[in-house]
Amino acid sequence: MQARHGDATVELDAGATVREALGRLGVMRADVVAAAVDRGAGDEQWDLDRALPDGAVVLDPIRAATPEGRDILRHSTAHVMAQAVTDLFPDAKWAIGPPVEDGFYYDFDVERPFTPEDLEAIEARMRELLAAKQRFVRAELTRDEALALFADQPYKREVIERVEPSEVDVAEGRDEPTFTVYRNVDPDGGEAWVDLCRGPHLGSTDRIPAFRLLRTAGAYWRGQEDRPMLQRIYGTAWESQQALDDHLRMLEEARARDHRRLGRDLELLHMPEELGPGLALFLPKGAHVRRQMEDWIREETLARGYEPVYTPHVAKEDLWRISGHLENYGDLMFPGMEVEHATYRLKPMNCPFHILAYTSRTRSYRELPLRISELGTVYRFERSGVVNGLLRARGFTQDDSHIFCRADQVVDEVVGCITFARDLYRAFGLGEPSRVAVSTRPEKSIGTTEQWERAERALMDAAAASGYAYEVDEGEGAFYGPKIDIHARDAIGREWQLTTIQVDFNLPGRFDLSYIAEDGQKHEPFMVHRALFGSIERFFAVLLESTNGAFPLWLAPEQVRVVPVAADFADYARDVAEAARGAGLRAHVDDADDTLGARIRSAQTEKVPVTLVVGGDERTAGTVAVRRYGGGQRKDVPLATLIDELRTEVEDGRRGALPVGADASDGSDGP
RNA sequence: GCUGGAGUAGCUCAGUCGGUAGAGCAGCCGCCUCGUAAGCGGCAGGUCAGGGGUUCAAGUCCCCUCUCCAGCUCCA
Repeated sequence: MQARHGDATVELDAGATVREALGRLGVMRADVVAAAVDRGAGDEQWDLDRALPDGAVVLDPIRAATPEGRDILRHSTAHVMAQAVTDLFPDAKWAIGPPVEDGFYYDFDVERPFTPEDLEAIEARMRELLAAKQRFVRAELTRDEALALFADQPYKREVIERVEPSEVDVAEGRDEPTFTVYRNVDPDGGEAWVDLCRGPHLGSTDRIPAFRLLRTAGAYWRGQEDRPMLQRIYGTAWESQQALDDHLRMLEEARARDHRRLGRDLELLHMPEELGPGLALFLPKGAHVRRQMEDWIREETLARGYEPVYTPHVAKEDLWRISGHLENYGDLMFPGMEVEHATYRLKPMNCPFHILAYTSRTRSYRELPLRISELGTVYRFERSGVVNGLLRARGFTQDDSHIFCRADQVVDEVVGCITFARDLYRAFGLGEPSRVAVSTRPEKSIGTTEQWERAERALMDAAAASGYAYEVDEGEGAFYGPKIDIHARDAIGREWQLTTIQVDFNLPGRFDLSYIAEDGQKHEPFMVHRALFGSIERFFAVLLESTNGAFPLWLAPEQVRVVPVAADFADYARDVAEAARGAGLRAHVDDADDTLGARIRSAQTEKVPVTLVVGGDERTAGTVAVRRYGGGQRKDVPLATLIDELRTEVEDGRRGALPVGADASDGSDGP
C-alpha cells in the first residue's frame, strides 16, 4: 500500500496504521489527533491507530488546534464524560454527545436532574479517567450486533434503527450500514466503557489537555417538544490549558458586557417588573443613542427613494386573518380586544398597514417600485422562556419597509437592500457581513412550487450580484416566501442575525394588490419585505454589547463633559459647554462638589467620549484640556479647534468612516 | 411552554443551627475648594419578589404564584 502527503509518498506494509504512515511521511507530531484520509472519494477522518486500507491514500494530519481537531478532542471528552456519568449514575440512559461550537454536550435520561454538585463529582471522575490513560479502540459491527450490544440503551437503539447505508457502504456493495463503536480500554486490557460512535477519537484519554464542565440544561430528545426531556451537560475542551483559560475569560467578558447590565449601569435602559416581561423603557441616555440610529435610518431611507408612512399599533383582527398571520402565528400574537362588535389586535407585523397604504388608490406601473417605509413598533407574545432583554422582546420596533414592484424589478430591489444593509453595518462599526444566507421553502408554507422557485432564484441572484458568497439554509424561509438573512460579528466575535429581506408573492394575492401596466391591464405586484436593523431594540443591544457601552462619538448619549478644576471656573466651563451645544454636540458641565479626581473618574466610568478639563490657564487662553475615553490627553487646545474636530468626527462616524470603538484610541489625540 | 438555578436597600452583595436586617457604592446634608480614575463626617433608605402554611418565633423550613438567568423548543 501507498500513502502520500503533499509531494511525499511512502510505501507501507499491509496493516500499517495511520500513525505509522504519518510518521514515515514526517508529519506525525505530538498535537496530531487524527488524519484526513482520501482513498479516492473525498476526505474521511480516521483514527491514528486504524489500519490503512489497501491501495493508495492521501493523508493529511489533523492537528488539535484546528476546528476539525477540536471537534475530535471535544467528542472524545464527551465520551469520557458519559463514562463518568455512567460510573456515578449506573441507570443513566445515554442519548447523543456531539461536539458543538466551542465545546460539546451529552444528553442523558436520568432519574433526577443533575445538580451543580453532581457536575463537580462528574468532573472529578473524568479527571480520574484521563489519568487512567484509557485507549479509544474502534470496532465495526452489523446492525444486529449493535442492537444487541445496546440492548438496554433505548436511545442508542433508536439511533441505530434510523441509520441508512452510507455512500461508502453502497460503494463497497453493502446493503446495510456499518456501525462503529469505540471501546474505552484500560491499560490492563479491561473494557471500561463502550459507545456507539462514528469517530474518530483521540488515541487515549490522557490526550485531552484541558476541559471544563460548564452547565446542565434540559433538552428534548431529538429536539422535539413531544419527546422526553433529557438532561444535557455542556462542557468545553481545548488543545491547551491556555486556550481553555482564554475561552473561559471570553465567556466572562461576554457576561460582563450583557446589555441588561450595561443598560442599567449606564442609565440607558429600564426594564422594571411593573412593565411586564419583554418590555423596556429607554431612559434619556439610551434614547439619545436610539435617536441617532433612527435619524440615520430615516435620512438614508429618504435618500434611497423610500416614502415614509405612519401606521397605528392596533387594528381589526381581520387584517391578520387575510394576511395569514393569525393562522400561522395566532398563538404568538397578543389576544384580541373586543371593541364595538369587532376584535382588535396589537400588530405583530407592519405589512398589512403598508399594503393598505398601497391600496389607498389605483397604482400605475409608473410608480413602481414603490417603497413604503416606517419605524413600526410591533408586539409579539413571545413564549415566556424565550424573552431575553432587548434581544428578544415582546414589543419592538422594526425599520420596516415594503417594496411593491414588478417581477423584473425584484432582483434590483433586493440588491439595493443588501447594499443598504452593508452601508448600515459600516456606519455602525460592525464591519462587513459575516454571513449571508438564503432560506428556502419550509414545510409549513403557502404558494406554488413555481412561485417559490422563482422567488428563491431571485434572492440567490441578488445575493450573487451583491458580491457576497451566500449559504443556503434549506427549509428556513417564512411561510409566505424565502428570505435573505445577513449576519454580522460584534467586537468579541459573536455572530448576530440582523438584516432580513424577504420576497413575498403571497400577500399581494391575498390582499388582491394590483397596478395598471402599460397594456392598460391589472397586474399583480411583488412585495419585498425588509428590515435592516431588524429590530431597533435588538440592534441597540448588539451595539451596546459590542462597544461595551463606549459608543463612538456620534452615537454617545453625552458626547462632551466639561469639568472645571474648581468651582471658581464653573462659569468658563458653562461657556465651553454652551459653545459645544451650539455646535450640535451633546455637552454637560460637572460642577458637583467633588474633587477633580472624582469627577474625572465619573466621566470615565460613564464612558463619556470627551472630557474637557478647564481651569485658570484655559479660561485665560480660551482653550480646553482634552481627555478622550480610553485614550490620550491634550492640553491647550483652542476651543474652536476642538469643536471643529469633534464635528468632523461626528460626521465621519455617521458616514461610517470610523469603526465603532476607534474613538477610544484615536491616534490624533497625541500623547 | 419544558428542565434546572436564582430573587435581601437604586446597584453589587453579606446574613451561621429558625431568635426579630447589615456593608460598600449611589442618594441627601455638612465640612473641604481641589489640575486628570474614588477627600472626610453624618443622615436617610427594606412588605427580605408576592401569597399561603409549619413554629412560641421564618430572610432562613414547606407549598403555590410572579419575575429573572442558563439551556431546550419557537422566532412572521
